[in-house]
Formats: sequence, structure tokens, C-alpha cells
Amino acid sequence: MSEPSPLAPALAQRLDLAQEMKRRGVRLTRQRAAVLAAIQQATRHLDAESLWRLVRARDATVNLATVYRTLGMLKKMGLVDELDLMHLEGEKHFYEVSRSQSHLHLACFECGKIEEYQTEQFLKLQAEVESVCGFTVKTGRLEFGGVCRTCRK
Amino acid sequence: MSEPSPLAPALAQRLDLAQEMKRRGVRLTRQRAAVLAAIQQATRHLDAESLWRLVRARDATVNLATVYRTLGMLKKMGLVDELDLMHLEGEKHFYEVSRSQSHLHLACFECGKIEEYQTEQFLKLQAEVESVCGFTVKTGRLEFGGVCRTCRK
DNA sequence: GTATTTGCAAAAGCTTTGCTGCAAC
DNA sequence: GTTGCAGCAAAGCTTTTGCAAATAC
Repeated sequence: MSEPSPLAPALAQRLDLAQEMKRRGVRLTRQRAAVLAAIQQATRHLDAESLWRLVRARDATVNLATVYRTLGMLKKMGLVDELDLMHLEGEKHFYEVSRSQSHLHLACFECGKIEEYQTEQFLKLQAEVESVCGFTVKTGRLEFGGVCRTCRK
Repeated sequence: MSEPSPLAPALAQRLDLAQEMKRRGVRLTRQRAAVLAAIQQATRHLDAESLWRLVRARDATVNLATVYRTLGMLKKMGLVDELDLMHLEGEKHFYEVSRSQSHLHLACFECGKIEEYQTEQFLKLQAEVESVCGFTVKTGRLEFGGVCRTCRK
């Protein structure tokens, strides 16, 4: 029984959001660039307001509404995923850059830590849903809430 | 490729919530009884306000706050699960009576239908998380968003 | 020069909470 | 008779929106 590899968000972000937006003909404003850079640099899951704080370190004038508008755009383009993380911190949403490899989130009710875990099983499950239910999966979200290894000790 | 068995919520509810609350020494008021009966009778996933409408058919004086307080209680006791259903209808939450068999939800972005699907794979995945990550799962939520069989045609 | 986007502030949507009087046991 | 619960209304929190001024191309 080995430690899981909880794939830090930062390591997994191969996608260059700014480049991807340009490729799709989307105007890349100063504000948007700041939001993209911040979300891409983040090493943990951020809610809109935390992200805003990071963005303002780059460009102090950016408004929270702009952060939300940019996130909405990225969601619609499928470049970021929105997470609930078991409502560990109220109704905030959290964001992460989309990855080709779907992964699941483990939320510890004791310490609030979020782990990520990637497994073939998740893909198999998705394939099963597609073939058995005739359902075309566009996006999936799997979250477990419970007690992490550290808190269990 | 056969049709899935999307297990209607009503059919799967073997748990008697009122009895369960009494067993745990919780006071069973008239209002609570109305909420429990309504949620247990529902044949689809309800948000708080829809549930409230059903409750008022039984007891017109029950307040929405009481519905929320009762739901909060049931959640904490693990008797109902709270769902987001891919935010298909904004940020509402939806509720269902907990079942021993975990199942996943398929939300169609076209028609808004919610299907349920139960499979061994989900249990296996949970077992894998517990053994590989050392994470004790208390609750899990798996939702896929996409296009259902009917809309795909 | 024109179309888009931004900042600001206000509104919206869902959920929670404080308090007083009422109900359960 | 106590203890806890319900109703009411107000507040809370996150997210969205309308609009005038600013910006990108």
C-alpha cells in the first residue's frame, strides 16, 4: 500500500491558456492575461476570490467581476473545470485547468485537505456509462468526502 | 446495448426516515414529519423550494426555513444526500434519501433530464481509493454531464 | 473608428440566522 | 414546567448583470 501521487495542479498544467485563447480568436486583454497567468500558476484549487487576490498581485486594477467573467468564458470553452469539493467551505466554487486525464478529488472533512487521484478505473467507469446508458459524457466530476490518511492516524 | 435501469428515487427508498429519527432520539415534530414524508414520497430530485411546495400540501403552515433546517439535520445524520447535478439549474441543491448502494447521476445538458445509474465499478473505485490512498470514504458523489440517449438521436 | 470589454455598484439567488413566541415531552 | 423548535424577517454569501467609460484592434 503505497502513498498516492496527488498530482499537484501546477505540475499537470500543460495547457497554455493564453495561447489557446488566441488560437480560438478570443481577444486577450491585459486583465484576461492576468487571470490566465494566475490560474495557471496556482498550486492549489482556488475559489474566485482567492484567484482575484493572486490576479491583483499582477494587476491591481482588475475587478472581481472580470475574474468571474473570464472564468465563465474558460468554463464554456472547456479550458477550466469548476469544482464543488464537497462544499467543504460553503458554496464557493473552485477552479482548475482542464486536463485530458480525468481524476477524482478526495476532500478530508477533518483537515480540509484536497487530494487528487488518477486511476484507470475512472475512465472505465465513464466508458461503461457511455456504452450501457447511451450517454455521451462531456464532463465528469467525482468527489469523495471522508478522512484522509494523516487524520486517520 | 440495453437500456439502463435508471432506478427511480421512489423505488429505492427503503429507509423510513421518521422511524430512523425516533430511533436516534430526535424529536419528531409535526413539521418535521411533513418534510420527511414529502421527501420520501418524491419521485424526482427536489430542490429545497420544490420540496417546500410538497410539504405545504400536507401542512400549509410550514416555513421554508424549517425545510432547510430539517434537511440540514438529515444531511448531518447521513440520511439524505445533497446533490449539485452539474449546476444544471443554477446553484440550487437537490436532495435524495441516502441509499446503501452508491449510484451516479447523469445530467443531460440538452433536456435537463437526470438519470441514475448503478454499477459495481463505482464500488470498486471507492475500494481502490480507500486502499491505495488510505482515505476513509464517508460520502461520494459522481456526476457526469453530457447528452442523453434520447437527445443524441 | 467601431465593437468589445471593463469597473463599479446594485441586484439576484439560494441559504442561514437571531429572536420571540409556541409546542413537545 | 423545561427544553427545544418554528415562524418570520432580515442578513449573508457567492455570483451575475446593467450601464457608462475605457480599451483593443
